[in-house]
Amino acid sequence: MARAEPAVDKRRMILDAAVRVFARQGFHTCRVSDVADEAGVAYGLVYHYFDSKDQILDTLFLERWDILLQAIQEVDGQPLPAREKLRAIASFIVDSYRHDPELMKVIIVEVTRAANTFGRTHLPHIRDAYVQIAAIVERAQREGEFRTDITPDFAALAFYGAVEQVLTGWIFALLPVGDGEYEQAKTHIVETICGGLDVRGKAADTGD
Amino acid sequence: MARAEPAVDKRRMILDAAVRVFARQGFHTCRVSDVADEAGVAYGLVYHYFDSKDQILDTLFLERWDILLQAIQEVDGQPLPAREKLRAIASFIVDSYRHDPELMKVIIVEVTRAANTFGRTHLPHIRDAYVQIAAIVERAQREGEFRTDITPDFAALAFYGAVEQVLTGWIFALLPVGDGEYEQAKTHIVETICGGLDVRGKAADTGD
Amino acid sequence: MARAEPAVDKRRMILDAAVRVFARQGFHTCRVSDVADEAGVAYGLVYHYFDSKDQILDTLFLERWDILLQAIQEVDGQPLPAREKLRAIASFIVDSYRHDPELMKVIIVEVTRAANTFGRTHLPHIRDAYVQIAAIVERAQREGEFRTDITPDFAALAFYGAVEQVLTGWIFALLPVGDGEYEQAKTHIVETICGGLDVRGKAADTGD
Amino acid sequence: MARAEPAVDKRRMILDAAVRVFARQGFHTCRVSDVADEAGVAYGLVYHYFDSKDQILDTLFLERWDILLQAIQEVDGQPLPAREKLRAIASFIVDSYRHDPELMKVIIVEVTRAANTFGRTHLPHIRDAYVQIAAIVERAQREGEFRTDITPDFAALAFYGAVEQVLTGWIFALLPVGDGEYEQAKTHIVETICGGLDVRGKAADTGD
DNA sequence: CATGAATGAGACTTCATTCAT
DNA sequence: TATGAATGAAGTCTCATTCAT
Repeated sequence: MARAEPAVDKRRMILDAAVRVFARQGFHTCRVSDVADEAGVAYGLVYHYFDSKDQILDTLFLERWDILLQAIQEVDGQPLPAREKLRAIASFIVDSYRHDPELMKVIIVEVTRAANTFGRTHLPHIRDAYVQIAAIVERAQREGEFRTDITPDFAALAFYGAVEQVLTGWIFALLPVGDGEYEQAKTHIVETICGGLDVRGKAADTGD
Repeated sequence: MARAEPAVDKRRMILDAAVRVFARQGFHTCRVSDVADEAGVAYGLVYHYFDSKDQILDTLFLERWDILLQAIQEVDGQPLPAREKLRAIASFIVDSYRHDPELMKVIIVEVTRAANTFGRTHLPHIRDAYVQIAAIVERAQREGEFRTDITPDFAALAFYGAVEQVLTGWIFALLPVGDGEYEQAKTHIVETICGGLDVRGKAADTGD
Repeated sequence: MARAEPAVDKRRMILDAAVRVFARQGFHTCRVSDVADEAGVAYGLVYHYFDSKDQILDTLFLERWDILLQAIQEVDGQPLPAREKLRAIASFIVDSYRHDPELMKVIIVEVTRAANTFGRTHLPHIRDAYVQIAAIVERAQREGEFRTDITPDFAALAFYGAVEQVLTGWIFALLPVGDGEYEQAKTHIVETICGGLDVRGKAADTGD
Repeated sequence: MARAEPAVDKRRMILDAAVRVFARQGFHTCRVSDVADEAGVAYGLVYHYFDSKDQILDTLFLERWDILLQAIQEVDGQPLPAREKLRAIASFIVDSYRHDPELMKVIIVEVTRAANTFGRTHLPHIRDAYVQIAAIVERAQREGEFRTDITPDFAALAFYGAVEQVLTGWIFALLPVGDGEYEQAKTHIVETICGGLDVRGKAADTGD
C-alpha cells in the first residue's frame, strides 16, 4: 500500500512562505532563516527540499510561468480573433495578479524584471512567451486582421511590456487597485495595443 | 568663482568607470574595488567622492533622468500633435540608448526595472515621467486627438512600458540591434500605441 | 545460543560500504548518507547500528588492528630469528594490503597517519604494535642477533615507518603496484632495516 | 622614495599565529577566527592576505618544504659519502623540528601525513624530496658504496619513512624529547638505514 | 587629494544526529 | 528493524565602509 500523503506538505509550506517573504522583503534582502521562520520549519529543512535559496525562486517562477505558457497555448488553439486572444492572455495575467498578487509580484519584480540576475537564467522561458504571442500576431497579419507594417516580434514586446507595466503600476501603487480597475485594465490594454490611442481607433460602440 | 578644473576629473572617471562595471557585472554583483580598478584610482578615493556604493548609482540615475524629464518638458512645450510629441519622447530615449547603451542599461536594469530596490527610492522621479506623459495624453484627449475611454495614466504606462520593453529587448539580445532597428523602433512604438495593431489603425500612407 | 543470522547482515553491509566510501572520498569528505547510499540502506539505519560516524571508523580500525596485533604476537611466539619475525610481520601487513587495499588505505590514511584526529584516540592501540615489535628487537639484542647501540623503541619506529611509507607509496601511486612488487617489498624492507644499505649489509647469497 | 617597511608585518603575524593554532587545535578543528584572534588582527584581514583558510596552510608548507628541498640539493652537491649525505639530511630535518616543533608538526601532521587531503595537492612537491634522495642512493650504488639489490626509490621511501616516523614519535610523545634524543636520533636513523640492525652492521668504532 | 590596509557584521550552506512512524 | 524527514549548530567567505598615513 502506498504511503499516505503527509498531513502537511512541508515543501509546499516552504514555497508558500517564500512567496510571502520574497514579496515583503525582496529576494536579496531576506534571509533563508526568514523563510524558514515564516514557514514554521527548521532552518535545515529548507535545504532538505531545495539546493539553494536561488532554487526556491526558480521553482516558484517555473511553476507559474509554465502555467502561463500553457494558458497562452490554449488560447492560441481556440478559433478566436487575435484581438480576443490577446484579451484572453491579458485577462489571464491580470487575474493571476488578482488571485495571488504576492506571487505575481515576486515573479515580475524578482525574475522577469530582474533580467540581469534571475531573468538571465530564465530568459529562454520568458522569451517563449514573447514567441507565442508573436505567433498570434503573425497569423493575424496573414489573415488580414492586423496591419503588417509592425513586426510580430515588436508587437509582442509592446503588448507584454504594457501588461507588465500595468502590473508594476499596481505593485508599486502607481495605479489604483480594485476589481473595477482589474477589469478596466484588461480592456484598456487591448484597446490601446490593438485599437491605438488615436480617436479613429475607438470603435463606435466600444466605450466602457 | 568656478573652482579650477583639475587636469583629470577623478570624480567623473569614477562615474564613467561605474557605468562600465555596473553594465558588465551588474550593480549587486560588482564590488566597489572593481569600480576603483576600472577607473584606475585607489580604493579609498571612491569614498572621498561618494558616500556609498548606492550613491554612485543614484548619481548616475539622477543625472540622466533629469535630462530625460527636461527633454519631455521641452517636447511638451512645443506646438505639436500628441502623436508627434510621443514620437519625440520615444526618439529621445532610443537615441539615448544608441548614444550610450551601457548607461541606459544601468538605468533601466538597475533602477527603473528594479523597483524593489533602487526604483523604490527613485519612484517619485520615475513617476514624474509618467505624469508628464499622462499630461500630454490628457491634453490630446481634451483637444480631440486621442480617444477618451482610456485613462491618461494608463496610456502613459502603456507607452512607457512599450518603450522600456523594447530597450530591454536590445539589452538582452531579444531584439536585433542596428541603426535601422533604432529608427524602425521609434516608428513602431508610436504606430502601435497611437495607431494600434488593427488594420484600420494603419494610415494609408504610413508604411515603414 | 547464537542469535540467528539474518538473511543479510545489514551491519556488515554498512561496514563494507563504509570502507569503499572512506577509501574513495576520505572520511572527512564523505557524508553519512554516502555510506548509507553505498550500502543500499536507509539513512537512519546507520544510526541504528552505530552511535556515530566516528564509531564506524573506530570499528573498522579496531577489527583490523586487533588481527594485526594477534598476528605479531603469534609471530613472536615462534622460534625464529628476529629477522624472520620482522619479515613475517612485514609480510602480513603487505598481504593485508594486497588482499584488501581499500581497507588498509582507510586504516593508514584515516587512522594511523591521522594521529591528530583518529590516531589520537587509538594511539594506545597503535603503540601496542610498536611495543611488540620493540620487544622482538630487544630480545634479539639480548641474544646477540641485533646490535645494541640502537634502542629497541627506535628500531621499532624505523621498521614500522618503512612499512607504512611503502604502503603509502602504493596508495598514492608513488610506487608501482603488482604481485612482484609486493613480494619484492617484503624482502626490501627487511634487507634495508636489518641488513642496511651499505654494501657490507648485503649477504653474499641474498640477491633478489 | 620607496615606502618604508611597515613596523609590523601583519601577513607574517597571521602566518605565525596560524602555526601555533594549527599545531594546537589541528587545521580542521580550528576556525579562521581563532587564527585572527591569535594574531591579534581583525577577522577580515586574514582574507585580505589569503584567499582561503587552505591557502594559509599551503603557504606555510611551501615556504618550509622549499627550504628542505634546497637543503637536500646543497647536501647532494657536496663531495661526501652517501651515508654522510643522508646523515646531513636527517640532521637538517631533525634540527628543523628542534628549532620550530610547531611548524614541523603542522607540516607533517596536516600535510605530508595527510596525503588524502592536503598532501594530495602537494604530492608532487613531497615526491620531489623522495626523488632527490633516491638520486643520492642511486649514485652511491653506482660508486659501490651502497648495495644494488634495493631499488633507490624504495630506499628513499624507507629512509624518509624512518625520519618522519621518528618526528611523529616526538610529536605524539611516543618517544622522549630532548637535545640528547635529537642527536641520538640522527645517528640512529643513519645507522639503521645504512648499517642495518644486524650485528654485522655495527662498525667496530661506531658506538654512540 | 590620495592610498590601501584594516575592520567586522552578516549570510549561505553543510551535515551529523535525532525521532516519529 | 527500518525509514527518511526534521533539526540547528557551526564555520567559511564576502565586501561595504573606515581610517591612519
